[in-house]
Parts: sequence; C-alpha cells; structure tokens
Amino acid sequence: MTVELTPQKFLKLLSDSTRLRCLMLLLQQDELCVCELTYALDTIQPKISRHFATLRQNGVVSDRRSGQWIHYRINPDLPDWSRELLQATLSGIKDQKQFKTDLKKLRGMSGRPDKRVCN
Amino acid sequence: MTVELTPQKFLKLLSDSTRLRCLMLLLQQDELCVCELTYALDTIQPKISRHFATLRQNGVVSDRRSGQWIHYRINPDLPDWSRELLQATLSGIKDQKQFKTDLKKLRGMSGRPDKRVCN
DNA sequence: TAATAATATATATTTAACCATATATATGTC
DNA sequence: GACATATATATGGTTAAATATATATTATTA
Repeated sequence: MTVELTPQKFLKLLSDSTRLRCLMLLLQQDELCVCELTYALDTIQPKISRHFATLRQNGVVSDRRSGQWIHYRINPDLPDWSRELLQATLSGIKDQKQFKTDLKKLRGMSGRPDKRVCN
Repeated sequence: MTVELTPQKFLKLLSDSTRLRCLMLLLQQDELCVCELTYALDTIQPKISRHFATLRQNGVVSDRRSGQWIHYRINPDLPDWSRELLQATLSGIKDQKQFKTDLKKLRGMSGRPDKRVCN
C-alpha cells in the first residue's frame, strides 16, 4: 500500500546515504536488481532490501520480478517536482568521488542479469 | 567555519521539517529574522536559532545583523544544483496546507522589523 | 539444493527537542 | 555617562525519539 509522497517525505528518503546512492545509480541505469546494488555499494543484501522496501512503500520505486531477480526502477509516475529534484541532485553528485566509484564498480560487475530480456 | 556542501548533506539539512519550512519561506521572502520565523512556525526561538546555526555552518544561509535583529537569507552563492533543488522542492510544496498556513501567519504578523532600512 | 530477495528482532547511532542560561543590543532613568 | 532593564538571538547540556545497522531466519524461484 503506497501513500502520498510529500516533498518532506521525499527529501527524508533521499537524505539517507544508502538510498541516495541507489537512486542516483537507478537514475542513470534505468533498472537494477538487488544483487547489482549490493555489489556496487559494497554492502550486504538485507540492507539494500530493507531500504527498497521503504522506497517501494512510498512509491519512489517500482519493482518487477524476472525469475529470481527483482528489478527496481524509479517510479515512472513520479510527479514533475520530484523528477526535477532528482535531476538537480544528480547534477550535484555526478562529480563526487563516491558516485563515480559506485558507477565504476557496477560496470565492472561480472555475471549481471541480462536486462534485455522481457524489457 | 563553513564546509563543503555536498548533495547528501544538503538533502539531510532539507529533510528536517523545521528547516524545510524555514527555507521555503526564505525562498519566497528574500530575508527573514529569527522572530519572524518563530512566529510563522508557531514555535520557540531557541529551536529556530539552533537550526539556523546548522544551516549557517553548512553555508546554506547567510546572516546580517541590523540592530538587535539577525536577518537570514538563502546564501546567494549556492551552486546551481542546490538552487534547482530548492526550486523543485518549492514547486512541490507550494500547494501544501502547512506551507500556505506558514505564509499566511507570517504575513499577518504585526510589528515586523522594517526590511527597507539598510537593505 | 543453490541463489536471490524479504523480513524479524535486537542493538546502535543519529538527531531533534526542551530547558536553562549566556550574549548582544537597545532603551529608559538618574 | 553609568546603570538597570527589556528585547532579540545563541548555545550548553540532557533526554527522548527516530532511524539505520547487523544477524538470523524465512520465502521464492531455478
């Protein structure tokens, strides 16, 4: 069950470092599964899953199952102001060391689930 | 002493309800003093002062003393991405009940310090 | 049975709130 | 001008609440 996404709530969701890193990757990569995010952020799976449960419940991301994988993407129905907010954040973050590292790590991951299937 | 304002830090600062309400008012009102914000948000003065100490230390706002009053404004030197982020937030928040109430309360305040002096 | 993801529970951390008090400026009185 | 007092703002210190983390366990699919 999703609830109304206010700017206050949205900002609170973005203010956590783990969620922010995930969302910034999603903004660039269209769609990612839990194992990819776990790998890119170099952390443990339950941590990612828990944060995405929160993001899902608040309508920030949508999910799609494909076999064993759950693919998350930024909810395409987000209102304009929140898309703009995400874009502004990305433009501030794209030169930050951690973001570049996360992206590099993701791209260097081997055995990534093929996202061209059923897309 | 101010430090570098990363998107992560900026989002964390915006994610607190009191700070967010203040900044949204500042975005519309150019300049406000502690007593005006205390009145508009219907809260206690130390709470406002404390939050603005944080905002000041992180370079989000700048201050100017005029007699007994300290006038705060959004730091005019904020980078583009953070200005865009603030504007996106405002466009999401401007129809919210609480924001409209805060603004109405501020405008109905009597004895506001005259901002046309020394401006 | 192996791989992926979700959740439950307990713990730790962060952060905001409140109260009291300190500082700075302005004003009034002698 | 010196002194008391009022107003505006800042800060120290403690407590409470919110929130993230880690570990263990469960669910789902291949």
